[in-house]
Amino acid sequence: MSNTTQIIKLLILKLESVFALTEEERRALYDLPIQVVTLKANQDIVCIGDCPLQSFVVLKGFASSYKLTPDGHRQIMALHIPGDIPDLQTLYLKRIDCSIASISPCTVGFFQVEDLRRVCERYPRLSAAFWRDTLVGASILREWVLNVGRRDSYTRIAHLLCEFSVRLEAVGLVESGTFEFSITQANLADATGLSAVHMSRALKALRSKGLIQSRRMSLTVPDLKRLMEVGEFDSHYLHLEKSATARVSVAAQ
Amino acid sequence: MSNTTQIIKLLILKLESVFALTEEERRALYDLPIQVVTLKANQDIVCIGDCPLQSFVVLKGFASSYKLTPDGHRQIMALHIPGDIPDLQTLYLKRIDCSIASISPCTVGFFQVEDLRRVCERYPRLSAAFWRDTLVGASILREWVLNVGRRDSYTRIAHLLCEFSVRLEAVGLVESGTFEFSITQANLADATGLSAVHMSRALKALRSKGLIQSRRMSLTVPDLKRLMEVGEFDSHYLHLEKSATARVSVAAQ
DNA sequence: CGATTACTTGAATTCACTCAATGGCGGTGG
DNA sequence: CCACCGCCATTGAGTGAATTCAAGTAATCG
Repeated sequence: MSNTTQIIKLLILKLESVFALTEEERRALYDLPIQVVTLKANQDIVCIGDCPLQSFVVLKGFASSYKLTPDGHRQIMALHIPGDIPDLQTLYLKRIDCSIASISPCTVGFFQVEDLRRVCERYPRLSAAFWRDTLVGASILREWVLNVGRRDSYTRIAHLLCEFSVRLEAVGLVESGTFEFSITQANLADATGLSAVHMSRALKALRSKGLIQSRRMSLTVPDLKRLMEVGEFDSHYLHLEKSATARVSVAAQ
Repeated sequence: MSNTTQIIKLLILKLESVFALTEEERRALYDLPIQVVTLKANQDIVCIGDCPLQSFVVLKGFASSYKLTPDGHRQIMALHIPGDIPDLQTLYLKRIDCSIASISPCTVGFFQVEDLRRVCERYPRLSAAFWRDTLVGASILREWVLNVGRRDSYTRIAHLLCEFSVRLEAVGLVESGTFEFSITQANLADATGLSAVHMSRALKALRSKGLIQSRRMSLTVPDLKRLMEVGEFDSHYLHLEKSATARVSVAAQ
C-alpha cells in the first residue's frame, strides 16, 4: 500500500467511527492530492501566526501543538498521532494560533486546504465527520486543562500515558500493551506542565511500581486498567465509538 | 426587543464576524423555537455523561464548563458569556464530556439540537459559521492549557481577566473598562487551577498595583494595555475579526 | 437580625522547581 | 575502531511558589 493511500485509510477509519461513508465520499478523499514529507524530530511544521494554504495529516510518528511564553517556557497542548490532522482549524480560521512540530521522526502528508474545503462543501456528511473530529479534539483539550490544572504530577503523567495508549490502540498501533514511544522526557514535561527533572523522577516512580516499562524507543503498559486507576482515567472524553476499535483491528489484518 | 430575539441577535453578530449571512439564513435562526429560562448562580445546566436533546445559548450572565476529579477538586475549562453556545458539541457528539453550570444569575435559551442540526444541513454556510465558532472555542482552550500549565499565578490571573474583558468587549458588554463581574473568587480559582486562598492574595496584589478595581458586582480595568503586558496577553488566539467589534458597537446603538 | 456565604489574613507545610553535577547512549569523524 | 561530542536521563541539594489548615472579618440574604 502506498503511503498516500495509507494516510487516507487511517483518516477514513477515524471518520467512519460514527457512520459509514459512501463510495463516492471515500473516493473524494482518496482523490485529494497529497504530498508526503519525512521529517526529523523537533522540526516546526507550521508556526503560530502563519496563514498556511496547506494542511497535513500525520502518517507516522508523533507531532505536537505548542506555544511559548515570553520567557521561553513551552507548553504542549496536544499530541498528534497517525491519522490526525493537527491543523484542521485552518479550514475556517485564517491564522494558526499555535505552532506545530514533529516530536519524533515522522511522516506527514500535505494537502491544499482549498481542496479539502471544496470536498467539505460538496459532501456535507464528510464535513460533519471532520467537524465531529474537531469536537473530539476540543474534548481532549478540556481534559488536558483538568489534567494540568488539578492533578498532581504522578496522577497527571499516568493520565497522559493512558490517553496516549488508548488513542494509539484505537488506530491499531498498540501490540499487547507495547507501543512506539519516541518522545523525550522534556517533551512529556512540556505536555504536562512539569519540569523535565520532575518528569524523570515521576517516571521512575511509575516504573518502580510496575505501572510502565520503558525500553529504548517503546513503552509497555503491563496493566492498563491499573494505570487508568492511578491516572483517574475515564475514556469517555475521547468519544470513541466501540465499533471504531473493532473496525481498525479488522482492517489491520 | 424580546429576550428570544436578542439571544439570536447576539449569536448572529458573532457568526457574521467573518461573512454576512443572507436574509434567508438569518431567518432560519430567528425561526428556531427557543425557550427562555432564568437561573440562579451555581446551577447545573447539563451534567457530564448526559445525552441531551436540547442545547442552549447564554443570553445574560455567565456559565462555566467544568469537571471534577475523584477527590472533589474542580477545574473550570471554559467561561461562557452572552452569545455563546456552551454545548454546541452536542450537535455531533452523543455524550456531553463536561458539566456546564451557571456561575452567576443568568438567562439562557434552550433549543432542540435536532432543530439546529436541520438548519445546519439546510444552510451549509451557517454550518461553517458554527463550525468556525467551535474552532475558536478550541483555540481558547489551547490558550487555557498554556495559562494553567506554564504561567505563575499573578500572570495567569491577569491573563484570564484580559481574556474575559476582551471577549465581553467584543459583544458590547464593557463600558469604559468596566464590566459585570459576578464571579466568585472560588470560581476564578477553579478556572485558573489555583486555590481560593491564593486567588484572594493575588487579586489583592493586582488591586494594589492599580491593575484592576473591583466594586460590588463589577470589575474595572483602568489600563487594559498594562494588564495585557502583565498577563502576557495577545488576543490573536480569540480570532476576532476587526469588523466584529465595530459591528457590535453599531448594533448596540 | 441571625445565618450563610464570600473574602481576607497568618502560619506551617509540601510539592514541584531550579541549579548543578554526573552517567549513559548514539552518532560522527579522525 | 576508538575518542569525542551532544543529547537525554538521572540524581542530589536547596529553594520557593502555592497549598492546606485555621481563624476571623465582611457582605448578603431570608
